Amino acid sequence: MIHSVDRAMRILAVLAGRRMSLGEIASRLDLAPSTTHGIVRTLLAHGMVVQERDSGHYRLGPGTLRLGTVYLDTLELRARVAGWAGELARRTGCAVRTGVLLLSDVVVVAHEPRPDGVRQMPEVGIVIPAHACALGKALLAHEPGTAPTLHAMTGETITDAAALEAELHHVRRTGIATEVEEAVIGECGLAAPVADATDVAGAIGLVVASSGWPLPGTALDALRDTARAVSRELGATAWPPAAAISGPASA
Amino acid sequence: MIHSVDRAMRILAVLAGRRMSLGEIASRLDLAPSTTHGIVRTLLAHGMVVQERDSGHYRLGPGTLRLGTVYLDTLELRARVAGWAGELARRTGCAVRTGVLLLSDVVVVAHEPRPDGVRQMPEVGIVIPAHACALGKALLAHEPGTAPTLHAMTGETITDAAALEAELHHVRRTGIATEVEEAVIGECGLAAPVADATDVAGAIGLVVASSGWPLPGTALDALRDTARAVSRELGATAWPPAAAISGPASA
DNA sequence: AATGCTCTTCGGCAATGTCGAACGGCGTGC
DNA sequence: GCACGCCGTTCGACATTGCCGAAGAGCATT
Repeated sequence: MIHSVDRAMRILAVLAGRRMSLGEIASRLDLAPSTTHGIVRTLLAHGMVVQERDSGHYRLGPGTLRLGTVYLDTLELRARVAGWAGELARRTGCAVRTGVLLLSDVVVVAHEPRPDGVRQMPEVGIVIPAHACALGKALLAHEPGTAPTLHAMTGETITDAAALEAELHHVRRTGIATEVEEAVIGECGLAAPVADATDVAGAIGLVVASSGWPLPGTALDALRDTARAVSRELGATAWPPAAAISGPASA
Repeated sequence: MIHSVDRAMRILAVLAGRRMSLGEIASRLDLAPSTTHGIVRTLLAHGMVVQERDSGHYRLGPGTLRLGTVYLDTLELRARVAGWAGELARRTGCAVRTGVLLLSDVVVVAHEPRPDGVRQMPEVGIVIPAHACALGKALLAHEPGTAPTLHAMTGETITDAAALEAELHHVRRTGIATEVEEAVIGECGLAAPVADATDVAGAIGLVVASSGWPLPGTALDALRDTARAVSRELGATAWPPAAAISGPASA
């Protein structure tokens, strides 16, 4: 692993938290200020960060937006889901989220709002700890995925590795993951993995307020059907996908 | 400038073009495959690129989406424009685009669709050569901005540096930039710079089909008013902003 | 069955990034 | 009004580190 590139990515990661002074970046990453300066200047030249003229502080730059947009626009999973999410939302009355795994988090790559017409925040691009949401569990169950410290987000968040593994085992058997106020109070969800020809491409899930939980069996069936349909479009031959590695493959 | 970080950014840039094999990335950047491999592996570890399991090819990864989303969500220009773009679109009947400069391109950071209700592609994140669009001219006129090879996109694209500079001079005097089928056939536009307390924060513009060109003076007035209003909200004291450097400051 | 193409690994050279200290500018508190 | 401390930035020397060329392994194709 190239040291300085790794550091550059870490710098972008901490800047994703908030704008910072050079010294703050350096101290947070245990680097010398001058070392940080060299890397930041390089990122600056590529538009990945910008510097505020008055304070001297650094922020993420428009270069990140360009890359992120290209990622979204070329993601086949997103394109395939687009043809199914609308009807799934209509049939279930829920918002439909599609996500992929990023290290130990889930990044939402598509979002179909609830069909009730109420104004909702677009959620594409938001990041949720994988162990605390249905999408994440559906993904972790079938992909290696690093699972480091299990941070608690609400009182319901699973923070015990063994308890999580038990849930993942259940997910592997049923193909469906659940979440009850584990990431956000008042929000519950259901998710299913989506496979492509060789891998787990992502996961698709339903989001519903706690008052609407548990969801009826018809919603679960609709979700499963959609996950299977999208997987087939992506070239998958089987669904649910086999666990990538290990996993007690017993019945 | 740190060499390997620079190379990493270049790799991301070429991957933004399309998915590629390792060797293709290497040859396009005149690097040894093993050198490229080391950098790509580091980017892989941070989720900035992903590798397709079957072909071995590399693509951009979800990490780019995370960064790009954070950039958008924390961009004050975007937040301020949101309060004005809707009315500007309503008053002019045009789509409203807001963009910032990225090296020699413009990145669209906000997009208010035409108010006619016709389904339109969301344009946030798209990239347009600065010399070929109104937004870009409004920005180049007031920011240093690198202006390398002036690629022709249509028959109308300005490819002569002197001609472009003459236009920029005009933009500096009037505060308004125009574009007539220079980036896309059938599309014209008008744009004005937006300033903040210390700098040029971006530009806001109207997009209209060639059949609707030229726009009436009322549209121009509405655009100018909006640019001035947003600039004031961002802390600017004067509008249009003074050219950052050089520029024949004659009357 | 062999060949071409991938991605990947390994080892040596020296180029290169890293660090510490010093500089200039700025706001702050005295 | 002055001095202090903090900020980003620059510079130079050391040695760490990334760079390259060649060899290895897997795979689809011929």
